[in-house]
Amino acid sequence: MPPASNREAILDAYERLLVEQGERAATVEAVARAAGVSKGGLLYHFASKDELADAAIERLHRVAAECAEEATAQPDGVIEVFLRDAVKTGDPLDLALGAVQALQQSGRYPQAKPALDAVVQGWVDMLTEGLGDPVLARLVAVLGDGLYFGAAFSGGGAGIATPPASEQELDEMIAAVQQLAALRGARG
Amino acid sequence: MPPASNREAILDAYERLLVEQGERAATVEAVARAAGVSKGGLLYHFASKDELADAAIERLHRVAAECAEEATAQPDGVIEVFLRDAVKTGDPLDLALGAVQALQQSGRYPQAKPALDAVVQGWVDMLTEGLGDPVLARLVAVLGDGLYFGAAFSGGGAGIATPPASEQELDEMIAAVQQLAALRGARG
DNA sequence: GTCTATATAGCGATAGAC
DNA sequence: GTCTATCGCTATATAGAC
Repeated sequence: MPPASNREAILDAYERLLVEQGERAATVEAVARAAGVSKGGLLYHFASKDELADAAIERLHRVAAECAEEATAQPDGVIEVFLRDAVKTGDPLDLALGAVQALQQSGRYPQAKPALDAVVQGWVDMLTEGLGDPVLARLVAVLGDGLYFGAAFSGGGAGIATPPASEQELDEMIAAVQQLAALRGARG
Repeated sequence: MPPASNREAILDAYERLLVEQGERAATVEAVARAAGVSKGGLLYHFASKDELADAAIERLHRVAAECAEEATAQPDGVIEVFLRDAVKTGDPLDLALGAVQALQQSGRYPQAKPALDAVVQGWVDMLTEGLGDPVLARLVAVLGDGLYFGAAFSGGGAGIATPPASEQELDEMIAAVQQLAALRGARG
């Protein structure tokens, strides 16, 4: 990496604040404090709050692309890879995704929705292609959403959704879906 | 209904603003304008913004209880009833749920999370009891979450999640899950 | 490149007229 | 029961010193 100085650290702090406390808490001053710089220091790197948001969206695109590359390279079936990734919390993709989602829900950043849609569309395409069964693909995609929101929201975080499945519960659920996949003669 | 005057109208407007534009947009002034009263008029009925939030949470509890009663009285299987309800948008429960969820994600209302948890716990209990298969019950619950967020977020609304299933896609998905239920010998 | 100080605007809440 | 006017606070953003 080139210098990058505090820029990346500020973005990290911004993402964390967005995910953990929502857009409203992610004030310029709060982000600066969390990143260990002053308000003025932050505003040198990001001239406005909107530029912070744009940078978070840009990072989401980058991280999602990296993860998609890794995922398709894996030996396990698509169902297992996708559902396990859905509950993975704390990794860069989860953070970037949660951050942009917080932006979206604040209603102040119209740029957020298209970005989220693009990321999700990539997953749906991957599943449809990998399974060869559109209905099953959608079922797995929706199940992944449910797991994601369950995992994302029940932590210190926000919202509704059933608690995140334990390791064992997740295993059982994956097994059940694979049971269904076998029954329907899908790949996967 | 007794007088109720503008109180209910204000609550309606508050819920709609929360769901459609997030907590940040639901300022006292904006809510008052949307309800067709002035700021002072609103603050007569709800002495503070927190009282507005409390009233929304109270309404959620009331509406959720009503819906639970209706749901258990229905002849169809739990799977079908639950998954179809998950995508129903615009009804009072959906609105109340989305509103409290917006409150929760803003991070300013600690009262929101327990309320949401209670509502969700009611659903999980209903499914576990109705199906007699804990793994399948969790799978259906998580699937419902996925559908709910898909439906709730892809409209004018907020967030991630795959687009809401069309009528036909939903039918196919329900059929697939019932296929799995039959395979596992669960009640329907 | 990072800081302090400050201008400006918006929001929540109060006071008091009607 | 509903309105207008206004105070106090907080947040964004700018200006300019170091």
